[in-house]
Amino acid sequence: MGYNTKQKEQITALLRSANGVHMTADDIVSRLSENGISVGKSTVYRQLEKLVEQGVVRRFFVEEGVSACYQFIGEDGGCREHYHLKCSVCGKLLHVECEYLDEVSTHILRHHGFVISNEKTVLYGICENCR
Amino acid sequence: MGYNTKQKEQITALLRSANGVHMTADDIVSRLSENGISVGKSTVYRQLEKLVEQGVVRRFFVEEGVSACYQFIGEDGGCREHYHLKCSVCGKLLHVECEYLDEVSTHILRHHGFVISNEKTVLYGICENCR
DNA sequence: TTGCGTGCAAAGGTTTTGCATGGCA
DNA sequence: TGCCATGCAAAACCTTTGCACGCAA
Repeated sequence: MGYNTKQKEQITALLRSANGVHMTADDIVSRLSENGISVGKSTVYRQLEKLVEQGVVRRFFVEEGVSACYQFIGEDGGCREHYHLKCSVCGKLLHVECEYLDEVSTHILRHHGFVISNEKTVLYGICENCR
Repeated sequence: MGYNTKQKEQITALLRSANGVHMTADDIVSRLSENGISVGKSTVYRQLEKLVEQGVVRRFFVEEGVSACYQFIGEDGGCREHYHLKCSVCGKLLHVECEYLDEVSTHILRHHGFVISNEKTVLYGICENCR
């Protein structure tokens, strides 16, 4: 799985600690820099690429700028099996483990012939706190 | 609502005629060029921006390349009220008018306190034909 | 020591912007 | 005629890549 470097640890730690909120590659560079940790931007992109591949981090296009947003989703990989709700206001990601919603995928398959990918799908809207 | 120019009409007409399939800004320039219509790329971007604002066209980030994809969704605004399924293979967008799925929004509000935005949400997966 | 990871700078793309010109109303 | 739209080129951005050097194992 590659070497363990200071940079890799710091990037992962930052994303993990921001659990529930996304940030851009630039954000990561500045946040680490504020804490006195200097990391090259290409290193950040390269680590993010790996983390996304491993399913630890998820990449979003949240519209705002043009830049991609990255968000920690967990190291266990369970996120392929449930739906995600993302609040357009605060940016938080809610993981929904819900039997009723599991049936939705079945319904869409049976009635609309379409196989949902929970890995790629995000339901956007506004969360309880932001209303 | 601005002037009616030849370019604006051509861009809208092309997107409308490709209903169900998305294209990039570059695609639009080449497709029009093939038909002997020359339109500057910045004009295409500027018109797309307006069309997206008006809700006539939808902007997707389909991951693959880096460039955004644009797709005609209709001039009536009815698309704010139903779910959309987008096939990751062929790129087609399915508009789903379905009572069962309408209930899903209600369920998510009642049980998870979250208001779904059909305007922003897209369910990704694989359609019947592509399986 | 081996070879992956890092950082810098440059390259590669996409999208936006400034400005003079053209065309709709 | 008054103004918005267009086109071109340049600028602004984001992301990727090449290469020499550093560091983990």
